[in-house]
Amino acid sequence: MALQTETEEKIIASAEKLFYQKGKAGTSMQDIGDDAGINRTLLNYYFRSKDQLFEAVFRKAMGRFVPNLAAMLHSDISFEEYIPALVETVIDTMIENPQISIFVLQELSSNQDRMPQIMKEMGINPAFALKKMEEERVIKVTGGMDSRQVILNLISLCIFPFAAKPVVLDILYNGDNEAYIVAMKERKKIIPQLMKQLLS
Amino acid sequence: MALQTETEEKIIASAEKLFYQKGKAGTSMQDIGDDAGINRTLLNYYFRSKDQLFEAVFRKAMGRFVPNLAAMLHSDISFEEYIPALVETVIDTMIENPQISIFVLQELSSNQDRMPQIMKEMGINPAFALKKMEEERVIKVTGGMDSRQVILNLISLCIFPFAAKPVVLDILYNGDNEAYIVAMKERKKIIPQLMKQLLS
DNA sequence: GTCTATATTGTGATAGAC
DNA sequence: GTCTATCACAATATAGAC
Repeated sequence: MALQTETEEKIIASAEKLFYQKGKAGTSMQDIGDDAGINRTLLNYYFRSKDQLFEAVFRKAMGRFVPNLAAMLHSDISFEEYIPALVETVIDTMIENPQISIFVLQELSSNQDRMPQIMKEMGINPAFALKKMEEERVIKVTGGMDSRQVILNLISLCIFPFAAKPVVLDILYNGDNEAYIVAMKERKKIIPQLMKQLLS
Repeated sequence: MALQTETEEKIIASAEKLFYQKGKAGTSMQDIGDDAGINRTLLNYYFRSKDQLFEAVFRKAMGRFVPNLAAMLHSDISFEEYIPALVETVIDTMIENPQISIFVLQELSSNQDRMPQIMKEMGINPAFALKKMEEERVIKVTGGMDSRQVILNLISLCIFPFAAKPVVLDILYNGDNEAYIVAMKERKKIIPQLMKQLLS
C-alpha cells in the first residue's frame, strides 16, 4: 500500500462515511468533495473515477472483518476454540463503525455475481472451509448440529444487532445510544456462553 | 386501500423488484418503466413522484413483517409461547423474498431520524414493549438473561441468514440455492429448539 | 390514460490555465 | 496539485396532443 497524501486521506475518509451511510448510488462525487472540503474534480485526479474510489472504500471495508472470518474457516484449530476471540474482534469492529455491516451486505446483495471473485480475492476458499466443517461435524464437536448452521448462528448473533441498529436502538433501547453500546459489549460474553451451551 | 388498475400493479411489482435489488438511489424511473413494459411518464401520472412511489413500496415491505414483531411485543402472551409461530412466518416471508430484509435495513439505516415516526405509523409502541419485557424478566421466563438480549438473539437468528444470503450461499453452500433453501427451512425447527434451551 | 416533446437540474469526467 | 470552464449525458418531472 503506497503512502497517501493528506488530501487523498481526506477523500477516503469522507467517501467511507458517505458510502457507508447512503450507499454507492446514493452518494455523488460532489457530496464527497463537499464533505472533505475539497474540489470535486480532485477526486477524479486522485482516483480517476467514482467506480475506482468506491472500490477502494469497499475493499477497505471488507478487509476489516473478512480476515477474521477467513482465519476461523481455514485454521487447523476447531471452530469452538476460535469463538471468544472472533466474537470480541467482530463486535469491537462493529461498535467502531456500526454502518459497515449494512454497507457491505447491501453492496454484495446488489452484485451477487461478483461474490465468488470477491471471496477469492479476500482469500476465502469455500471448498476448504466446507471440508473443515464436515470433519468437525464428524467428530461431533457441534453436538450433532450441522456445522454450517452453527457458523450461521454465531455470525448472525454477532452482526445482526449492528445491521439493525436503528430499529434495535429505537424499539429495545428507547433511543439511548449509551445503553445500546453497553448491551453490545455484554454480548461479547453472552454469545460465547450461548455457543458453548449449544455445542455441549 | 383503493382498487388498483392493472398498470398500477405492474408498476408496483417492478418497483418492488428493482428497489429491493438496487435500492432507491440505484434505481431510476426509466428502469422501472422498462421492466414493467410501461412508458416512463406513466409512473409520474400514477404516483406523482419517485419519492411517493418509493414510499408505497417501502411501506408495503415494512407491512410484511412488522406486524408479526408488533404482535409479539404487545400481546399478553409471553415471548416464549410466541416463538414457534413467529419464526415460521418470518422465515417463510424471507424465503419468498430474500432481499426484503437488506432493503428495509439499508433504508432505515440511511434515514435513522425517521425511525421513531415510522415505528409509530407501524403501530409499534417501544415503551409498552419495554414494560412487557421488564415484567417477563422479573418472572424469570428468560432464565435470568435480559429480555432484550433474548429478543435480539431470536430476531438475529431468523433474519441475518437472509440479509447475508449472497455470502452464506457462496461460502457455506457453495452456490447451491436448493441446499440453501433446505437449510433455511430447517431453521424453523432449529431456532425454536435453541431458544427453548436458552430459556430453561 | 397514454404518448411525445421538452424543461430543468444533477452527475461523472476531462481539458487546460495557473 | 489545484482550480475554472465545459462537455456529454442521465435523471425527474411536466405540458400538451391524442
